Amino acid sequence: MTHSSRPSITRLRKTPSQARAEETVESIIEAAAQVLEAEGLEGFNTNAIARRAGVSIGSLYQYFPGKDALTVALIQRETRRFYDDAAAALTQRSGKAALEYLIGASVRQQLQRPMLAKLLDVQESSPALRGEVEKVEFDALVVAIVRRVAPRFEHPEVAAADLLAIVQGLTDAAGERGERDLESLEHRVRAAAFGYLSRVARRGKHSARAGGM
Amino acid sequence: MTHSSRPSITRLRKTPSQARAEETVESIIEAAAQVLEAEGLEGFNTNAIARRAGVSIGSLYQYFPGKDALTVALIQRETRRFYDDAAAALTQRSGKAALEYLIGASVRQQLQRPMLAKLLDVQESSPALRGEVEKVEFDALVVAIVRRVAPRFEHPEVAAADLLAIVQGLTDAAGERGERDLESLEHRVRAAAFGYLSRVARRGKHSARAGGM
Amino acid sequence: MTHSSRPSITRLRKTPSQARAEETVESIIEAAAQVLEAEGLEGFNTNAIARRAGVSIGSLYQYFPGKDALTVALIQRETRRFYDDAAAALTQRSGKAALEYLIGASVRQQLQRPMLAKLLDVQESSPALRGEVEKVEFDALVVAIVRRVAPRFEHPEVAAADLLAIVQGLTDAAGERGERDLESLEHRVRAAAFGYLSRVARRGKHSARAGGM
Amino acid sequence: MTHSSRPSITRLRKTPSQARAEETVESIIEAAAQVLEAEGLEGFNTNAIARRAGVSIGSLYQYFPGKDALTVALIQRETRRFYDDAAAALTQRSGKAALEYLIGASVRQQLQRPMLAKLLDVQESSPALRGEVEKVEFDALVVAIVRRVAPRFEHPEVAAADLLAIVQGLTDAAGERGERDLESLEHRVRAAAFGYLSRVARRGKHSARAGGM
DNA sequence: TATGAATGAGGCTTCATTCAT
DNA sequence: CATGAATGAAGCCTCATTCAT
Repeated sequence: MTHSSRPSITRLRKTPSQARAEETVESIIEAAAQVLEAEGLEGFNTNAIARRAGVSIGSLYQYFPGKDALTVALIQRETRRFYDDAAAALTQRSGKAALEYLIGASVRQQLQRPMLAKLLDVQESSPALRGEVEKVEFDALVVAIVRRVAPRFEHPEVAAADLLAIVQGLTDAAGERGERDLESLEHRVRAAAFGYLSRVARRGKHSARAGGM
Repeated sequence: MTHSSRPSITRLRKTPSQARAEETVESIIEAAAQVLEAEGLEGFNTNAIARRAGVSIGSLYQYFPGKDALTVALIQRETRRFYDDAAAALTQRSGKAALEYLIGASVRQQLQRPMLAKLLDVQESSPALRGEVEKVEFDALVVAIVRRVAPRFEHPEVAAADLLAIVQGLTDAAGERGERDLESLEHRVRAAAFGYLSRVARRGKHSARAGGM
Repeated sequence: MTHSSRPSITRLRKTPSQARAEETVESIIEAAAQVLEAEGLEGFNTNAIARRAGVSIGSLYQYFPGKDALTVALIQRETRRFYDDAAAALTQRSGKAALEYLIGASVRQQLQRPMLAKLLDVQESSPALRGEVEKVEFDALVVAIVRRVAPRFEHPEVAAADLLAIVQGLTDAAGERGERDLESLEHRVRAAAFGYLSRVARRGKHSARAGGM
Repeated sequence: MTHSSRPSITRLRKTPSQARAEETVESIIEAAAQVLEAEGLEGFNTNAIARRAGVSIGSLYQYFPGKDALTVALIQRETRRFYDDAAAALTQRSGKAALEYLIGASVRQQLQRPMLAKLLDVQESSPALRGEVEKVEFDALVVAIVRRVAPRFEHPEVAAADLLAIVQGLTDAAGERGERDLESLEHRVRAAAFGYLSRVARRGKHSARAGGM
């Protein structure tokens, strides 16, 4: 289940063997996040990132073979943070509670880091980055949750993808508008998610579902 | 709530007073659309657009004060096309039918023009473009529909924004995955939209709604 | 017998359609030659070349897709100049006179433009440039001369390559030493060239020659 | 004619006083040779050399004050190897045999180590390296050989330089073409060398020679 | 007005070299 | 002494924009 070791844009150029190096790598990724947040995609360039990280541009390129690699590393970090939070969903008693937990994690994440969505979009439009980001684990999590809330869905991956899109669409837009009321937002996201699940089954062949819910 | 008439990046440099000029403007915008579709954001640059439009880069700058203006013009055109299609929703008998119509228009639009979403994202991240795009009319349409489907909502603008986010989130993700089955997609979007509306009311002060549905 | 139209590093990016453009291209190549002569390979960079040409770096890249293309263009120009001079060798009455003419051209060329040799070496060591330069015509010229001086050689291409190597080796080294006495140099080069031709035949299968000279 | 003892780029930073240090120096030079052979001039950089030598970049700079010094050291080593082989020429009975031996050594060297030629060219074009390489000994060898083959030459240094140029020009070109037939190549080089010597005398003041051969 | 040549700020990246550990 | 992380000058190239013709 390990990944193939094909040469990847993503890989670090050198594995940091000293503590200092690891800190540098971390500080660069963090700086990238901050630059993105503060300056937007317009200001997301390697010089600005190095400057904010307090390292030279040379150091940045010691660890990342290129800008894309850094972008991917940032996406990975954010995705992993989200995943690490969201994975606790599976410890919930019921499927419903699991999905609610996932939604809560999503909302928290989005309102803290509204930048991830934009990054992901850019990533998708850059041919070089396609397929570099590992979504597998994450998708699997959502599918697992779907299976618990709605065990008889024929295509849980479709429902999982839809749920993700609903949750992210709503939270992104809310973040965009500067909405800060977590409770209200979470309530509305739940409405959409559970509403989707309870209704998507009502039709025949096109439905994501095979049986009752 | 009308816009001030401050000098805007968006405005065309000259009002095309002759038919030929208007054609040129149109051809440039169309070329921009084609370049975006064919080359992605990577290839979306003024020289490429001028080349594809069959005009000189100089002419492009005769009609648009800058790249941002052209970008905005393209967004406006696409938004208007969508609006012109979606506006027919209001001619439907029932509110339900109106919302269904809107969803249908959204799905059609998205699967035909998957580029709009990306453009809108860039636009949001570019400070220069913020607020240049007229969404007012469009938002008003969705609010009007919401009022018809769920007349007693306290904050129909919130529900309208949410519905838009749900619909676009789902269709964008579907487009991204290359999904082509309109019927299935539409069914699932309806599930999410109507599910949202029917459930969002169930709570007190945080809800977007004041009364029953 | 035309060359395939595969995308080549060599091609100009745009065919200059205005007189000014053509001048610019010419001035850039000439500047490249001057920079190489004055600063050596160390100083042979695009910024220096643009500066000396009196154009912006942007203009350089309007016409040359990259540094390699410019390098190749320079090599082509120098090769062509040499060729245009050397081609008159074929108008000489005898084969001997033809070879002498070729040697004279070589010596003149080398002492005027000692840079070509260096460039050719760079070209050979840069994988990107391999095969971009057309030597065909030139090689054909030398082979034709060899056929006239020594009609019975079995492998005139080998002899041609050897003669070229001898002539260039001697003139390069002389240029390197700063030798300026054309007459003496030419005499010695003739000695080597004709000495080679008259002696190379003396052995069996390994010789470049089949019969008497 | 002796060299001044000005501080030289070339000198090692520290005289390796211990066996281990000497080994390190040797391994770095060997690594430089391998990198040059394997990656060409493009890949000939200090970090790559240190990596291949299995030492840190810091150590490399402990032993060499800079890249140029390392380059020169490599050239010296190769030159010395050649010299050690070629010096046996002087043990030959006749001058003819001596020159033949020299040619044989040249051909062997070139076909085994085609990289030296390229390095020498770079060295010549880099002002920093000019004059750093000791050729004296080597030149003296060739002059000595010339004196034995053609004792009455007025300017044996010129003839020596020419012979070197002929031999290297031919072998370099052959190496470039990938020629592997030593015997044939050697035959042709002899033809050029002896042809040169026998013919260069035939003129008056410009000749490299004063009397008969 | 149309053209397209020209501009140059600014982004990405490399690599020789230094220096703290 | 060895290490390798860090540095930054310098090179390559792009693309939004201007301006002479």
